[in-house]
Amino acid sequence: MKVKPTSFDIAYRAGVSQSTVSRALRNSPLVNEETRLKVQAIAKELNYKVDKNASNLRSQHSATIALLLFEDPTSDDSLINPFFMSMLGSITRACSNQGYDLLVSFQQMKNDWHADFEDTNKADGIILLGYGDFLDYEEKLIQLIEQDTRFVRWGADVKELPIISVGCNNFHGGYQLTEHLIKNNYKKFAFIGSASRHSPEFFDRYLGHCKALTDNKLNIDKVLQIDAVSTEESGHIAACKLIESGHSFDAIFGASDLIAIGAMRALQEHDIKVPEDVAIVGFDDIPMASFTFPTLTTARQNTTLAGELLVDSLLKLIKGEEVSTTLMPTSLVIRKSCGS
Amino acid sequence: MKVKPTSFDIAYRAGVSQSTVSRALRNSPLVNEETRLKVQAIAKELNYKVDKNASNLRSQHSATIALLLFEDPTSDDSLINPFFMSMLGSITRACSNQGYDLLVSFQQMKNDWHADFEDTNKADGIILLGYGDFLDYEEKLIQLIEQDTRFVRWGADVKELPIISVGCNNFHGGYQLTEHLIKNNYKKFAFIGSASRHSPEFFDRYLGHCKALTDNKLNIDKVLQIDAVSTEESGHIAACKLIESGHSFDAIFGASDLIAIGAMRALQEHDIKVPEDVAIVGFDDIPMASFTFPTLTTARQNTTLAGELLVDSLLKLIKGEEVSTTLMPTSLVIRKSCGS
DNA sequence: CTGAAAGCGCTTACAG
DNA sequence: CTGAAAGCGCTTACAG
Repeated sequence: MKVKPTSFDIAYRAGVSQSTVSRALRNSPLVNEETRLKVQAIAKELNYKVDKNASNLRSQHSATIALLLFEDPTSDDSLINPFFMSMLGSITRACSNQGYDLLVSFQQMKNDWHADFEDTNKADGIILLGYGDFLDYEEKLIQLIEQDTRFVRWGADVKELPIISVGCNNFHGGYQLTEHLIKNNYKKFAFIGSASRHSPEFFDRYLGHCKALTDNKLNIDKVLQIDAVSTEESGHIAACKLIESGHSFDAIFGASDLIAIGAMRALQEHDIKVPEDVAIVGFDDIPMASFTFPTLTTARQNTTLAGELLVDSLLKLIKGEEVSTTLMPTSLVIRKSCGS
Repeated sequence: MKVKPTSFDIAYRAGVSQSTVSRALRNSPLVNEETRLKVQAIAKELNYKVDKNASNLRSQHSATIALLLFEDPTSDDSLINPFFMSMLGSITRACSNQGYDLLVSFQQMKNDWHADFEDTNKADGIILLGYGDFLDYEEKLIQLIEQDTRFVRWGADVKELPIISVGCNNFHGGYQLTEHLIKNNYKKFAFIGSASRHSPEFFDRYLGHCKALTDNKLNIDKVLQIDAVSTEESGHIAACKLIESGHSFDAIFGASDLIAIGAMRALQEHDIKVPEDVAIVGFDDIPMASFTFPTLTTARQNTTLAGELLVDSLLKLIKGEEVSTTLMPTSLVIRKSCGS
């Protein structure tokens, strides 16, 4: 390893002071054009890079954002919900566009989070992303608020707490999908996914679903709502339970694509044809949804926009600007699993 | 925002010097048990956290690793190869297990990389992950070597350059898959994927594929090898070209799962039945491979192990220990797309 | 427009 | 085992 040059080395070669080097490299208007060019040329020649630890320490900000992705304790090591992977991609790009670096950390919902990125000055703020039981999650949110941590999160609005959220209009998405199924003449709907405060996003989708039913004078049958978390396995188990219960239904609303895909597998194992016997829809539009057989009708959440909004909101928060919770629209993606 | 306490605040309250606080918090054996406990209790009470910028600056290492994920210019914003997403997950976990933070950056292959994480002391070393044309990639690798950057990469061994790689035995994987197809009585093989130095991993798979053919006294038909990059779209285009060429074949080896999935779609669009008319296999075992219809036979690369090996190798490199390139085995995952 | 100087909050020889 | 002091490499008032 060669020894790295410092700003003093550049100053010496350029025949100016170290202060001037520092200014020149940050394109300060205080510095003479000619001087600036000379300094920058020498810096480039020596492959000099500003030491971030020193500059961060001095200026007291890190130009870094931390992303905490928390996972449900039920998930194994192998597979993170593809929807969150897609979010991760868009957040990474959004950060980079804003000149921020991104620290990524995966955490188990059940453990204590080591969310000390901001406390240790490694990051200027935190983005929270993940899934799992909301009631567990809520406790951690309260801790973060008490510590005055600057953060934004993906998810449904939490009205009781002063938290900036970015989320989708889950209610409307649930409404749209159900309406589409009703138009295609399906009448007896099952809903697979938790419909309670344990999972506010799923709950909103369920409420939208129910509203579409009542608006169309269809019954809401409580026995056809089965709890499930957002995994293929959980959807599969719930659908098996539903089928074996003997209650009749001609459509399944999976609260997420993963749940819908698991439910689809259960139907096929029981020789129930999709969509001829039973239609099925999901939510998220993960990449897999295009590859199932039949392909899955779903509500798309725009992850690119979501990533940008999360990063923008956090940066505003950091700068002390006014920010508010935002709700994004979902869009209906019609494929083959619902007979149209 | 409350003002963050410093080590001097802790020292004052504990009635010791600031040096002692610093030692106590890092569990230095130099410090008295009782003193240490007192200091740690006070630190906890004040929610004091060591400022990483200051400690990194002073000790000249950052306990941070940077992950550069470079993408092929052909890919759009929406979808990163799921295989690399899975690697990202396992690397994140492996870093965290070793007490390192992870900076993540996505970069376009065609652009200049801003791979200055190490130069700016933000990271102690870099992990390279990605796909794209190897000949473009190679140039960047040479730059990194010239700058004395410490890095390891995922991929096939580069014999000409002093680079630590972690990769799979692509040759053997290609051999296994082909052998399996041959046992199932398929005889005329197409291979979709680049088979040249532009893509060394695919090339190794192709060579393994060819070896299995010659070992079983089957012909290698050059017109049945069609170039493709690792996307569903590229696999689809190549398979259409293959089908429309009129050459006969009864099995397709997709150089990656994404390619195989695209090829499968092309076959189905042409009313060619999988696996009755044409068998198909992929490579990687991405999550989607379990959900295609029919499900895809493939060679699994163990991403959990890969992530651990990458992180371990890089940490050894950073510590100046001896490291060498490693080759992991692949395992055959037999599903429904190849008639068995 | 430029420079000398202070100081960000730690770690680590050095001396005791 | 503990403390006083130097210094990591910058940024930024302050003075000119």
